[in-house]
Amino acid sequence: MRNNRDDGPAALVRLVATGQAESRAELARLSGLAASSVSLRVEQLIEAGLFTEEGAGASRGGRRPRRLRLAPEAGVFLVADLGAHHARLAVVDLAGTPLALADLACDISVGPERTLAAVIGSLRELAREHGLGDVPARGIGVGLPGPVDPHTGQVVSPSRMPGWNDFPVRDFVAEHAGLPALVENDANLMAVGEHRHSWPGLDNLMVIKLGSGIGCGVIVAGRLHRGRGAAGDISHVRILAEASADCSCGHPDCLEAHASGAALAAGLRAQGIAVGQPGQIADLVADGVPQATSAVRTAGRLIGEVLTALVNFFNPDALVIGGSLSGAEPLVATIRGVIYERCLPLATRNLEIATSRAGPDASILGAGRLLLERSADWIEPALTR
Amino acid sequence: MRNNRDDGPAALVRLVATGQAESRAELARLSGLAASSVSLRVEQLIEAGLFTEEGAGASRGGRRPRRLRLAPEAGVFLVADLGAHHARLAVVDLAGTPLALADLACDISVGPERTLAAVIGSLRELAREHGLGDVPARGIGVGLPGPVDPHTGQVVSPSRMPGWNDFPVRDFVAEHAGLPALVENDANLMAVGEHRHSWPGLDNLMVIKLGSGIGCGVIVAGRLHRGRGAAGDISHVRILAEASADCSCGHPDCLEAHASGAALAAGLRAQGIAVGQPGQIADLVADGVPQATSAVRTAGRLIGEVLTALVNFFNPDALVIGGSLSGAEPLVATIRGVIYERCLPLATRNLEIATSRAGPDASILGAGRLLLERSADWIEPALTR
DNA sequence: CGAACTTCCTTCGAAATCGAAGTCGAGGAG
DNA sequence: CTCCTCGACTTCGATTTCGAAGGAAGTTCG
Repeated sequence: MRNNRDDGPAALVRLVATGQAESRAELARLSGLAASSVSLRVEQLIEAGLFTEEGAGASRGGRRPRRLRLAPEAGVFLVADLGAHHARLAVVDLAGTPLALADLACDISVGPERTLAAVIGSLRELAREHGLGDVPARGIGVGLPGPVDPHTGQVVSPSRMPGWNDFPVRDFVAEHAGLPALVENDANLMAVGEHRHSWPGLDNLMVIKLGSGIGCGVIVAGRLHRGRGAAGDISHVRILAEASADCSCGHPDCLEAHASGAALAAGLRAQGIAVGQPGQIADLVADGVPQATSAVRTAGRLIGEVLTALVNFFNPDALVIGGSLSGAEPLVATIRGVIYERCLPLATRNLEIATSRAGPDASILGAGRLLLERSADWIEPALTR
Repeated sequence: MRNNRDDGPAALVRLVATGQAESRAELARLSGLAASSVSLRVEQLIEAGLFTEEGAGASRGGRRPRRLRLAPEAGVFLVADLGAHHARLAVVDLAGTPLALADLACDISVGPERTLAAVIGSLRELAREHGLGDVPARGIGVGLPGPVDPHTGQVVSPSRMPGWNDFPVRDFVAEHAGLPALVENDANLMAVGEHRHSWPGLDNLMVIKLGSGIGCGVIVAGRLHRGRGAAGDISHVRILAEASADCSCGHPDCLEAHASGAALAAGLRAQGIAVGQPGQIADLVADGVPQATSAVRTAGRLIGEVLTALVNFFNPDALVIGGSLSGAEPLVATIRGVIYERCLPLATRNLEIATSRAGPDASILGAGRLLLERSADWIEPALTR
């Protein structure tokens, strides 16, 4: 009952890191603590090297506040977003702002040990290259293109990650990096990134990731909804399609088999159109290739039809569409049209349907934020008591 | 950030009311407060007349605990669960246990003022009849068969409640009863009732109410999910049916138009079978009327297909089927079969699919519990400070 | 320019909370 | 029966947190 209270010192760090508070007074207002208590704690946090006092902020009609900021040497997080053939690496500060970014070619199918060891090594090197070798790393976050059990930190039944089933990714990473580790599904990280970065006021959010697969992350009451680890699957729903196609899950006519980037690319290739990465489909659409536009419209209709049921059920404040295919405007337009047409007016009257605002590194931001939200573990011991 | 802390005195009342704690020691363990603080607060609560000390509990190897219970005169809640032609009334204690139950015939279509005034009057009378007139009523809860905006307490766009649209039910009830009022959709109340009463350990729950309509309440992370007030709608999803049928929402072939109790009853009547209330369908099935069984199987298939998408997406710990039609075993069996067949193994591996365990008064229990969870407002002022 | 607010932050006594030590009352072993 | 241990409470000083009051540093307006 007391377990997830939200007032320790870590709450103050979070408020400053997220930019919600810049002064003691704002901290007091947002945290609910007395102003005097805030002053005491800020004092400790400055002594511990987590905060610095830096000039004065803008007056709001009275004395100017003394501006608080995160000390640059307070620490960094190491973050990696793994795809099937590619990893996006970043060193971010405690606020989640990327200080260094890199791409790493890596085939996830060589198995977890080699992949993760390479990722961890590259992350540490990346930090060194950017002069961050001396700043303490406070945690490491890894996004994976498959379901992750939230309790064990294991990958479970991933369809695109041979050799990873039941591998204890979190424990492996924590041990090899020597840091608190966070392992999460990539769409979930993206959802957190979008929410905290672009829609912080909203409580309920659906974020769809349209890439080679179709992923979805869900924010409920401001928090990531994981279910038992499989929540957010929208790609293995049966749809009614003209032709039949089998899906990797063993059932026929899943959404994924017809509307995912991989499926679209395969369909275009069958028509003699060269497509490399599924992300290229958006380029083809922008270039006005009619087959691509048509394919994308069909996919949009299928995706939209699946989403109508989910929007009625979940009644989110916003539906965000991201991933490499979200650049294909007709796709988004079709999805939007189907939802507004078919859903209950009550469910759509205040529904915002938008494309990603946090950009391609939304997952990186999300991982940073989740690591920050788990930071009480190392912040509290750092204080001189 | 401090707004929803869970330690005031009300938390102790809640722990005792829900039966989680029976002694000061248990309160200390569960609340996270120091034992000495618990003792102080319990003292105050006894003085305020909310707790009584009653004998001793069982020893756990040392001194026996002094058993704490809710004082009977601590208060009651008045609760009503309204249907289209019928209201179920109850006076419950703070723990949600019904002390008096009654049924009231009332046609909801005469409009909100008359209906609610009659309900409030009957509730007060019910309390008097059972000698509870002197016990203070601490709140009133009303369940309605339509969507309720959680912020305003208004009914919004109800399809079966003519004259109720945008009526400020919560304010009206609060004023006319002179009590804190809670107004909530009936399926949502049922979900809370099932969760707290029968599945308290589970975090994520879907509760389907199969009556004349098809309702659904959702518990996420242990709390009722309302969305913007429309969450939980599963009945206006397009399905693929053999014959076409129009739904009240304006779209063709909604689930509700084919699989709701009202739709089934109409279909059976068209076959010359007399059906009164939709609840009778379960009796017909039990009596072995083949048309009823067949209709119910078809409905189960349709409902199950809609639920597969939602189960994959939401990944609940349990799916509970209640409402008057849940007594029709073939219906439940068909739903269960479709879900296990079609859903991802990951989503069903630990999924429990069960019929209601809290029984027909689940909504009553849910209302009581929600009122208890909002009880801080009147408990804290009641203490002598 | 100066008086009257505003807002930010600190000071300091009051109140709440904690936690270590003690008391109370039970069960169990010898 | 007696002693021992354990768990349930209480007591009481130490610590934390609060909140009212006040000083500091601005803005606004006559």
